[in-house]
This record gives sequence, C-alpha cells and structure tokens, in this order.
Amino acid sequence: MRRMSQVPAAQPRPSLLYAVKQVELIVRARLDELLRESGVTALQYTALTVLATRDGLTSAELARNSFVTPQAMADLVTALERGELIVRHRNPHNRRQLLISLTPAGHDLLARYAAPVADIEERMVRGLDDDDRERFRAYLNTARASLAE
Amino acid sequence: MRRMSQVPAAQPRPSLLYAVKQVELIVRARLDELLRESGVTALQYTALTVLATRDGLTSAELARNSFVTPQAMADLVTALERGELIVRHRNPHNRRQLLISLTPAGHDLLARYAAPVADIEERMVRGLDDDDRERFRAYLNTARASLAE
DNA sequence: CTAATATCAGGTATACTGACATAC
DNA sequence: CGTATGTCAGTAGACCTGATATTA
Repeated sequence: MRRMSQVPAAQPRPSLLYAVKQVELIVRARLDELLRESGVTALQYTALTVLATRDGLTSAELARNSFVTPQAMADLVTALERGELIVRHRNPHNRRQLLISLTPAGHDLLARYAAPVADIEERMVRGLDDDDRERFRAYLNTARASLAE
Repeated sequence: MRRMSQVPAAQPRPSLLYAVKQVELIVRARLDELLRESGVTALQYTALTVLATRDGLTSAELARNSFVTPQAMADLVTALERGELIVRHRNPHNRRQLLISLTPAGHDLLARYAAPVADIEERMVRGLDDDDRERFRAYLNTARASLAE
C-alpha cells in the first residue's frame, strides 16, 4: 500500500492548533503508560509538580492557572487528597481558603518519577540543540501569554 | 544588579512537557467557548478538520493518529455520527472497514468556524514573525515524530 | 491460525452547568 | 451588599481494560 501517493499535495499545512494538540496527545499517552503503576494520571502528576514548587496554593488558584472551572479542579484535588498525596489546611487569615501542601508520599512520588519523566522530555527534544530548546520554550510561553489575555 | 542570583538555582524551569500542556489547555478553553453554541467539542472539531482533508479514513486509523485506543475514538465517531456531521459506509474492498465521510452539515460547520478558529491561532502567535512561526511549527512536528517512534 | 476492524460491557477520570453555604 | 471559595448534584464526553463477532 502506497499511502503517501494518495495524499494530495495541495492541502495547506496542518494548523498550529492541531500540531499543539497532537504533541499534547502523545505526551499524555507516554506519561500515562509510565505512571499507570503509580495510580496517578498524567494530569494529576502535572498538578503535583506545580504544587511542589508553589506550596499553599488553593484549588481555585490551580483552576485559574489551568483554564478549567473550579469544579473540575475540585475533582482532581479530591483524588489527590484521597490518595494521601496532598493535605489541605484552612488558611487562618482567610477562612474561605483551603491551602494545599504535598505530603511526604506526594514528594516521594515526584522524586520516584522525576528521572523517567525527564527522559520523556529529553526524547521529545532529542533532535534539537540547546538554542532550539530555549526557542521552543519561549514560543510556548509566548503562546500561553497571548491567549491568556 | 544580578536578579538571577536571588533565585535559588536548585529549581529547574517549568518543564517543556508542562508548557505544552498549558498551551493545549488554554487552546481547548478558547475553542470550547467558541464552539459551545455549535454542539461539538474542541476535540470533535479537530477530528472533523482531519476528516475533511482525508476523506475515507476509518475510526481505527483516526485512533492510531491520535494515540488513543480504538474504543476511545469510537465514542467520538459515534457522537459525530449521531450529530449527522459524518456518515460511514462499508468499504466494498475490505468489508471490515467503515469509511468515514463528512456530510454537507459537517462541511458547513467547518466552513462556519474556519475564520474564528484561525483568529485564535493568529492570536496565539501574534508576537511571532513568519520565520518564528515556521520554527514553532517545525519544533512541534519534530517533537511529535520523536515521541511517536 | 493470525491480524485487523468494529463493537459491547464496564468502569474511572475529566469537565461542564447550575445551585448553594460560607467567608470576606 | 457583592465577590471569592468550596462543595453538592446532575450530565456528558473522554479514555481505559477486557471480551467478542466478523473479515482479510
């Protein structure tokens, strides 16, 4: 079967929106297979990495950061709490807020998967030199900032 | 003044995997709000754009292209079929396959949203010149290819 | 017999709208 | 008062594993 010759050359290139989606899909697939044994999903793992660097975030702040509704983030946070990877304590200065912190088990999980997750990232950019990797990062940050306004 | 010196060197910059996820999240949020009235999700819309350029794909081929299981793609295809945006006809040369084609309503929907979706993409890359946009696209394609092997 | 395609059954995580209590 | 946070309820789409029928 000669599939290449069946593709008309006239088609415009796939959109950048589609290209972003494709990369995210395959990253998630690779992360999910890596994390399957751990009991957390790719999305939950990503949230844990954010919480590790920014202790004391609230679920509402996380939701705004991720462009999802507070209710959607509440599900994710509840799952992490049930797995005892995070704990929440009410903020004494603002009793509406429940501040999130990683448990030792949460930190352990991140430490255990830091290297293999870095391997996935390394594999993703293995064809690029350091300058290209920095440019790639800059483009992604620019895209996020432009769409977030 | 060396601002860098105030930042603890231990914490690496947010990973590229996280940056990709962030961009995808906000793109999906923008697409979902745009498409809400149409009755299709961002993911379904993306699948429609693929089907528009490659008529006669099967659900199994779409699944492989998107790095999901055939069962997961079947859900999406069933939803599009129920909305009468696509039809499926058995391949006379391979009676296992159900080949997917867009209906006139499917083509209409794509035509109706082509411009506003292009606006979202334009907004995403508005800070980049043509060379940068090409490099961005190349990086994304490289990343997909490297992870797909 | 083996592989590919589609489907059924089931289960879970994701994410939405709407409504509501509480705290600022 | 209005706004922010968190939660409950209901719904739908997304995605998985496992099993099965059909066809190449």
